[in-house]
Amino acid sequence: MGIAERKAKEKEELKALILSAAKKLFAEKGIEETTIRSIAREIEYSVGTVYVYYKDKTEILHELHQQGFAQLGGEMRSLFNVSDPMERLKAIGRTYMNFALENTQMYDLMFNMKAPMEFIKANEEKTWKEGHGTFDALRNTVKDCIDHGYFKGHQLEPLSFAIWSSVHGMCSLYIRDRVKAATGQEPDELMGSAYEDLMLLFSRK
Amino acid sequence: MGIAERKAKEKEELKALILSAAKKLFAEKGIEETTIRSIAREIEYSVGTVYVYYKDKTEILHELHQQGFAQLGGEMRSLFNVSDPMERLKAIGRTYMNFALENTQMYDLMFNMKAPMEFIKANEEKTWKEGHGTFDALRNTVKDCIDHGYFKGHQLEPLSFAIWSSVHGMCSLYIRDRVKAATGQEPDELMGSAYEDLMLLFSRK
DNA sequence: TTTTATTTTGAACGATGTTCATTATGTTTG
DNA sequence: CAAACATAATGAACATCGTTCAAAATAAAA
Repeated sequence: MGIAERKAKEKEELKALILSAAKKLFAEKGIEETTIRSIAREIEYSVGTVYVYYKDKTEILHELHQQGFAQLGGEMRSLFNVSDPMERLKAIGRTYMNFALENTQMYDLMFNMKAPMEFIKANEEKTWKEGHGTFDALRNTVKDCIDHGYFKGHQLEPLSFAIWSSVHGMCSLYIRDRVKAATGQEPDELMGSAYEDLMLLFSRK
Repeated sequence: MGIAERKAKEKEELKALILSAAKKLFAEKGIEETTIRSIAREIEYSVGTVYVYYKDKTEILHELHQQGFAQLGGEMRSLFNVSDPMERLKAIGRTYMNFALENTQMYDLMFNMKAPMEFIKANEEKTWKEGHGTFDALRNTVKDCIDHGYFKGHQLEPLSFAIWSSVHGMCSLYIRDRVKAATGQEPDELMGSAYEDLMLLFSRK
């Protein structure tokens, strides 16, 4: 079955080619501006071909969003060896925020856009594995912090969500262009100092 | 000049009619699904007429977004008489969150969508008056809290932004459908308990 | 009544996501 | 090698979107 094998490989290659073109384009021009036609033009195939390999645009966005989680997850895993739990929490937050600021379009897709969630619902995939996994990492670290005397009187689940929300909120406001307009401060500076203020709040015993 | 007067009034009325139709439709069906054609159909005028009164869709969205700020601002003003600053901060946060949960589409427009910000940029309105005003109310309250011994060691500006971010983050994740998927908890319950956890964190002297 | 000004209209344009009969290419078989 | 079959690629066509603008309808003025 050498031929069937090669064919299958070629199909996979073209699928990956489409995906990488989409990734490139939407990091460059943004998600909204990345059309199926522009992807087809980029890889020098016709529009129709894109639809042979992906059933619609949300499927492409969903796969990209998974790639994003793979990257973020990888960066997070490299922090698991930080033994002090509060230090680890801070490191996770920083990594998360840096990821958002350096990959604004991808972050937007992962945590703001509706397309990936719609794909999940439409395909009866009950759970959002990627997001779930990332949140687990945070919750475990928060648990460690509580066990080490931080966050007295707090409940694990709501607290973990609140912590995630606070960093996500900063990133989201930044990406959606509300920071400068509301505060009058320089966004990039404010993000750094606000993050430190947040961590100061979290790390009080 | 009775006629010119009446004409001007009629123009204003039609403008308002378009806006209210848009508001109704997008609270019902969502912003993305509210098209210029559907607005025209709702008020029983042609598409072209809409463009006589609004230069494009972002202008409509911008006006709606201003209405949203007027409403939120009004609800906030009624809390200015709460004398204890930490109580006021908590009340502001609750009001803000309730507004978001009860007017998801409007909140989305005000703090997530790009259209209103693009309109502001395109029209050389240097500042985002509405957002700026709302943030000022928060900052003043945070200032009062600091003066009363809360948030020791924190800086006003970054701290205020961090507080805003944390509540906005929760609302944003809720509206963009990430809460259940990531945490596994029931969103509506979690929002409440997470808010309390957040306030517990803020109110520690 | 005729002329002028204003308001409303909807066909038309370009761009989007998507579909599918047709064409082109590659593989197998007689 | 040629004919039959299978697979892959194509791009015109469709519906919908925001938007434009010459033409028609209506109102005001002369």
